[in-house]
Order: sequence, then C-alpha cells, then structure tokens
Amino acid sequence: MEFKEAKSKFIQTWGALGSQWGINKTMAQIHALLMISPEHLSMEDIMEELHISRGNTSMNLRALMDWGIVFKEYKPGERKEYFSAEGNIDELARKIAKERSKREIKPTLRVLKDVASIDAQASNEAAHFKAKTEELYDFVSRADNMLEKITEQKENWITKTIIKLMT
Amino acid sequence: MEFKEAKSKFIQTWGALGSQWGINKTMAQIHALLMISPEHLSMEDIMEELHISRGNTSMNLRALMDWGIVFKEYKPGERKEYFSAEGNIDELARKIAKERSKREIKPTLRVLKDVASIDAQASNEAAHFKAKTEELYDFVSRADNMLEKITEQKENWITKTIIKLMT
DNA sequence: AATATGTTTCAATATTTTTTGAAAGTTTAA
DNA sequence: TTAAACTTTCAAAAAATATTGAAACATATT
Repeated sequence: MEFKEAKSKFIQTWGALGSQWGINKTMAQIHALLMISPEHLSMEDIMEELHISRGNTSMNLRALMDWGIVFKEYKPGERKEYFSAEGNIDELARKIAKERSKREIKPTLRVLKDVASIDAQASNEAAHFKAKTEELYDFVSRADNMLEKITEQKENWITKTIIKLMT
Repeated sequence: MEFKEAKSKFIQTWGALGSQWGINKTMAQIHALLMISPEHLSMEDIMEELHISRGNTSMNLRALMDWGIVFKEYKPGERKEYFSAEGNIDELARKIAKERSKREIKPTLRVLKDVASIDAQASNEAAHFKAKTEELYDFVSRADNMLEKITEQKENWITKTIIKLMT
C-alpha cells in the first residue's frame, strides 16, 4: 500500500471508530491526523488535509484541547497557532478514560443512587426497580473504580494489568 | 421520589448514556425498561410505555436480541411474543464488551495492521506513520486482550479483577 | 489609529440518523 | 382457504447532529 492511501485509510477508520463510540467523526479525524504528523500542524494545514471549514476545525480543536489530548503550540516569530497530539498512547488512553468517567459515568452514578432511593414498600414493581438499580449502581461504581485503579498505574498500565491478571 | 418519576428518570438516563456511547437511544431505553420490569413485556407494552411506533420497537428489539442481551419469551397458549432482558449484570457487561470488541475493535485492528505495513523507507513522514500505527496496533491489541482476560473470568469478574489489582 | 494576520462564534444549511406508519409477511386457527 | 392476530420491512418524514461561511473578535504590526 502507498503511504498516501494508508494515511487516508487510517484517518477514515479512526473517524469511524470515534463515531461508534460517540465521538464526533471530524474530531477523531483531526486527532488521527495530528497523531501521525511528525510536525505540528496549523489550522490551515488541517483544513486542507481534511477538506473541512475553518469553523469546524476551530471548534473541534477546542474540543480536543478540552479533552487534554491536543495541545496548542507556538513557533517563535510566528503568529499562527500550531497543534500537536498527545504522543504517548498510554497517556492518551488514560486521559480519555478519565474524561469519559468524569463526564458520563459519574453523572450516571448520581442518578442511579438517586432513583434507587425510592420506597421499596410501595409495590412489587417498585421493589424490583429498587433492587435492580441498586445492583446497577453497585456494578457501575465497581467498574468505574476498576478503571481508575488500572489507569492510575503510571507507565505501561496495560502490560502491568495483564501481568496481574495472569496470577 | 415517586416510583413513576424514578422509573422515567432511569429510562431517560440509560438512553442518554447509550447515545453517548454510540448506542441508539431507543435501544437503550427498551433495554432499561425490560431490565426493571419484573414481568416479561409484549411489543404493545413497550410501545405504550415509551411512546414509540411498532416499527421502531420491532427493529430495536431485534438489535437487542442480536446483541444477546434481550430474549424472546413465549407464554403457553398465547400467540403474542414477550421479551425479557439479561438479568445478570455481570453477564450483560460481558456480552456488551465481547460484542463491541468483535464489531469495532477487531476490524480496527485489521486496518491498523494493514496500514502499518507500508514501506518506512519512502519518506520521513512514512516512517513516522509506520511507527505510530504500529504502536497503536500494539496498544489496542493489548487492551482488547486485557478486556478478554477480565471478562473471561466467570462470575464477579469485576471484584476478582479489583482484588488482583490490589496486590 | 489603521491595517494585517490570524481565531472564534453562531445562525443557517447540509448531512446523518432515527422514527414512523402502512403494506407485506408470517403463523395459527376456524 | 380464509380470516385473524401478530411481526417485519422499508420508503418517506422527522429529528438530531454536524458543518459551513461570513461577521465579530483579538492581537500584532506599520
């Protein structure tokens, strides 16, 4: 395969994967592009490469920076802003996990705790509901905890976790 | 909180969580509803409860069954079909993890392997691309492996994993 | 202070995804 | 074999989401 073809295929695939996991396709594509670029890229570079508008680029770069996985870079003597992606994949995954936990899991846990607090005496249906949502709260909170434990191990957390699991 | 209010809040929240993770909102809501129902529900029941059309209900029930987390039930002497959700949350999570790995991670891995096979000699850019996609392949494949290891432990895999991680 | 070089915002538009509802399909029973 | 009871399919419509592009905004330079 040609480099150009491979590059395009990678960007498309990363974008599609993003979509399937609830992340804006363009956002994932910009990230993919930055990840494989040896040099920092300007907004113009990104727009041209992905054929997207200035506004779209600006908004998605902001989102990526909010996630802490893309950084603004300045070149001495230049007014233009450049961008780079988190280069360490371990760190990238850790940040994504942390952010999704904060944005989605934690709020869900709050709701689960809340709805599980109803009176079980009210009816058979209510009792079942309470039991199920309690169970769910327990599970999700454990899973979230596990993820925290896994990612808080600095450096090579995947490998470290696999080793511990083999015992 | 009232049971009715809690129920509605739970269904909404579960639907929203689904959306954020790339799962159709209605699909997640149907699943939520079945999960908290002590009795099996018919298509009519679901349509009425969630205010959705017959077609929508039918298609999303099929999708849930394809995922292996909702089952068709027959009542003796009745022609109507009833539905129930996987009751074991551990098992539910395991099935979702397995299915997403199969549908999304595995195909991505194939592409990563593929694009990483380009000639690194071609250019500096190509060399960097190859290195990055190889690194990514390595990481994703380890992560997928880890998930497999975690979920293949039957019963209480979350708890078991946490214990192993504490050593 | 005017101009040049950039970036951000956001209402309008385009695209994608989901939902509807009615026709077609299936199965059971009379 | 016909009708009744129920489910599935899919083209059209609706809703949700993403994208554009131009005006507003910011900041540096002349």
